[in-house]
Amino acid sequence: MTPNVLVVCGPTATGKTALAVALAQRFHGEVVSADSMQVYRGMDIGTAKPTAQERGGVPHHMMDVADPGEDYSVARYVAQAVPIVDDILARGRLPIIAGGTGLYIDHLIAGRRFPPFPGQGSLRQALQRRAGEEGLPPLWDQLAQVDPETAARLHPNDAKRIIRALEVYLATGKPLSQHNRESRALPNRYTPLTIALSFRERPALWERIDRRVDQMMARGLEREVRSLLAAGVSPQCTAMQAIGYKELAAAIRDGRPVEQGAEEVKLRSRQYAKRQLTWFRRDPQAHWFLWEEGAVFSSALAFSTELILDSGLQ
RNA sequence: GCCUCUGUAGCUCAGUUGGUAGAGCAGCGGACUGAAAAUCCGCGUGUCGCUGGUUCGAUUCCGGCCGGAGGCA
Repeated sequence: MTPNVLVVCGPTATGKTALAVALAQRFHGEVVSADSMQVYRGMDIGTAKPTAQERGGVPHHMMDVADPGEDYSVARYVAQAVPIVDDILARGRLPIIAGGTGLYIDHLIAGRRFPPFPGQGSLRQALQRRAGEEGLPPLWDQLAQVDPETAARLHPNDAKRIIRALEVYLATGKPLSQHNRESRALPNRYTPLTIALSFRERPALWERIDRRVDQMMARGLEREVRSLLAAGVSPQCTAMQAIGYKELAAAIRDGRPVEQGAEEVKLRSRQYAKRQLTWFRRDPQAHWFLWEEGAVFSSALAFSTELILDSGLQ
């Protein structure tokens, strides 16, 4: 099947943005960000949002589409991104889905449906309160009654998913496992050609991450965090869980030097990159380009160009 | 120069009355269907500074050497 969208994924700080822009320029593409934190306005430095210059005249979508105080989610992302990707295709251009949030990419491509969401205010909060009062085991037991398949799949400590699974059942009367089965049977929405970027040696990735955090600090990440705090963005917000923001905000709150916060940002970024690798490695279709010592950008560009031409994508 | 303390995992340290060792953090691997930069699960990765001696057996006891910290000169 001939692909109709290009995906550029990989862990943080591996050059996804630069490659996506270069390919967009070459193949009449537009970039669709797949990044759970770049959706927020006012979070530019810490999410490494490309500057106007870095965008090289290429249209970028799915950035700055929510306020930091809002609760964003995969479902909202897909709902917003699908019309954009469809429109790019309708105009005869190439959608380049670029980002590090594997869940967002997968759902945008796969066309799966989400079970209904009863909303933040009601059922979920009641379940969370119950978990706080009674502990998790009773909730897991209840889930095992109504949806044994999901209960068996979830670890008894996995509060988030146990609560979500119960929520789905209580709101719809249908077990999450059944929703998922039906959802998985749906055809894919797009056919991707996937390029995944990383480094051959793990320490090279760490070094890259460290350098980038230093750069963010030099560009004024502290100022950005302070202005979010001043705007009243609560530490509980999803946006404030972004790496770079939560550590600096904590350092500021505790009166610790921001440099210490920056070191934590580096550590948390390395751990995040590892989880991203775990996610992307699962895709057997992905074409990996691994940076080696002394590698030049043009080699990644040549690798990608050849793939695109061979695949018939355009 | 002398005295005291000290050297165990990548780091900080525990421990073995002599039977080749274990915590936290770091690291590695995995999961993931409306929080996903979130959340959850699994895994010790080691010339116990070096070298002699005692011993069936030494990381542990003794001697010497080397490195570190402190004290007296």
